Amino acid sequence: MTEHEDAGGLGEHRLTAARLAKVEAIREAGGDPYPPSYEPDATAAGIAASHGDLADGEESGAEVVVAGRLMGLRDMGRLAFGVLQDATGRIQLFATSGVLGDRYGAFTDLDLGDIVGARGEVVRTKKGELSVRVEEFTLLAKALRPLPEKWHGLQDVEQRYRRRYVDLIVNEEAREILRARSATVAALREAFTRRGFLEVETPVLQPIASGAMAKPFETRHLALDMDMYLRIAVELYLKRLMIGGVERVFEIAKTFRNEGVSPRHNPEFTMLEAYQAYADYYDVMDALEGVVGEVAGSVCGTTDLTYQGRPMPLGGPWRRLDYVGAVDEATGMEWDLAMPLDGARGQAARLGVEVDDAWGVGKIVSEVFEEHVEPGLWEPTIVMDFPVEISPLARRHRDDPLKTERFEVIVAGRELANAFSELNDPVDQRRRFEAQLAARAAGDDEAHPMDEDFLRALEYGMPPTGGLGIGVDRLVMLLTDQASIREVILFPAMRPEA
RNA sequence: GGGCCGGUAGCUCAACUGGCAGAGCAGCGGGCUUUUAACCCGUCGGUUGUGGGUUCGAGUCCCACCCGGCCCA
Repeated sequence: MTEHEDAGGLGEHRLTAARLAKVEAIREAGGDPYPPSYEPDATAAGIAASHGDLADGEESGAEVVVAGRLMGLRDMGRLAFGVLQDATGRIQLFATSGVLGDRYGAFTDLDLGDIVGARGEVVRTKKGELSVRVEEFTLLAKALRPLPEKWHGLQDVEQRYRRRYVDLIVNEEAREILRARSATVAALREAFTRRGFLEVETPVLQPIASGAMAKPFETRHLALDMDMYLRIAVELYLKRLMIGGVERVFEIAKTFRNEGVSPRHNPEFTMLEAYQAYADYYDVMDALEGVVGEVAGSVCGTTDLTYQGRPMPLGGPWRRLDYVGAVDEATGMEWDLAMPLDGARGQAARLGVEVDDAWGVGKIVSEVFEEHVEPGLWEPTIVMDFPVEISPLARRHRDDPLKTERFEVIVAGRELANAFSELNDPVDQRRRFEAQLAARAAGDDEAHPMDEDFLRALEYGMPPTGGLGIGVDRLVMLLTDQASIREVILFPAMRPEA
């Protein structure tokens, strides 16, 4: 941050000034420091795979063209070794003055960080390093800024997030997380597609932020002259598609919630939601265990992971707990959604759980659950039959009207997935929305809003449906053994630099 | 929002109880035809996050603020 950042002031920094001078020198000599294209025909990993058996000092006879970023340069006087890094790995460039002649000086004049292309024969040096013996090389893009130190890389957490591109250049772990995330999303897509689900895209900009209970980001559509919200869920749009007869549908949805940041929360995150006609939450449990197992197998090669130093068996079937029963067990108290409100408040007070005046028994129990049950659940656990009060979109339980057929999967003390038998009774849905309006009037600004447009859709009839939401970022955290969501989001939310 | 920790050269880090702001890497110049964090000689490089204050003297102590990390709400 002490670096000169002002526009046009780049050249004032001694290190960038030296590189700018090289750019000028190249131009004056008739060269182009930023040529338009190049045609590599080999990669570092490809060369290692095809010529890994070369003996020390042996020449392959195979000529290749490689391109990448120069990450190391050891100049021995009349020969030099460069380290070229491409998307697949690293390969050594072996340059000699004997071969390069008067271009040798230009080679050793390259800077770390420059993008370089080179043509030459694949050889293994006497000291055993697989290399491209450079016969011809081209500067493909001059780097004006220096890279972080080659051994320690970029350690500063703030700078790794702000300049993720530098993190990716110098830290292998950053590249591995990126690849694992890509593989996770691909495996999820494959898992649902193979089960017959159609992938769709629904609105990010919504007139009502519905489908979850969270504070939305507000924005403004100028031409339509209306306020809009960034979506907090895709639930009600996917249900409209169920009403439309799609039967199996999913979306991988960037979602936005206007909340603080923490190691587990980013204001924008990725959720996968899926809906299946004629299924209930039992069917969803089975499917989810299968999907998570498939994804872990695809990304990590096993479902028996280690997370933050502790065993994390992701393979199903997972333990299943009753929601209220789990609260009973964790607190040593008797909880009942039909208990008097005063009784619930009294028990919460004895546990030191703060309770809002507007809360009913269900909300109080859920608060106790979050404080006393959730943090203690490490291995994947299905907690089922949530209170109606906190589940306005879930079908009422077939055996208990105070509960819903809803479950969450808790892993490592936090929610990984949330699912239910969907509420398809439009009259009950209207009552649930009305109860939410009452909660909002009582001061709960995360209560679900009334959504008349959705109610109209529901009144056309939605098949019995099992629905599911998976936190993709949190799944990637598990699969990559990361403690912070910011490590699995390429560009996490940050305040501007001072 | 509260608590704790951190911010020193491009990067990674030092700097005792307040007493000349340093090292390695990178850079620049020189040497070296098989290096692997190459090595050797020389050398450049600082708004110590920002702004105040205390003091003969502040990276260090005090106050406010900015940015980040962790914990809590």
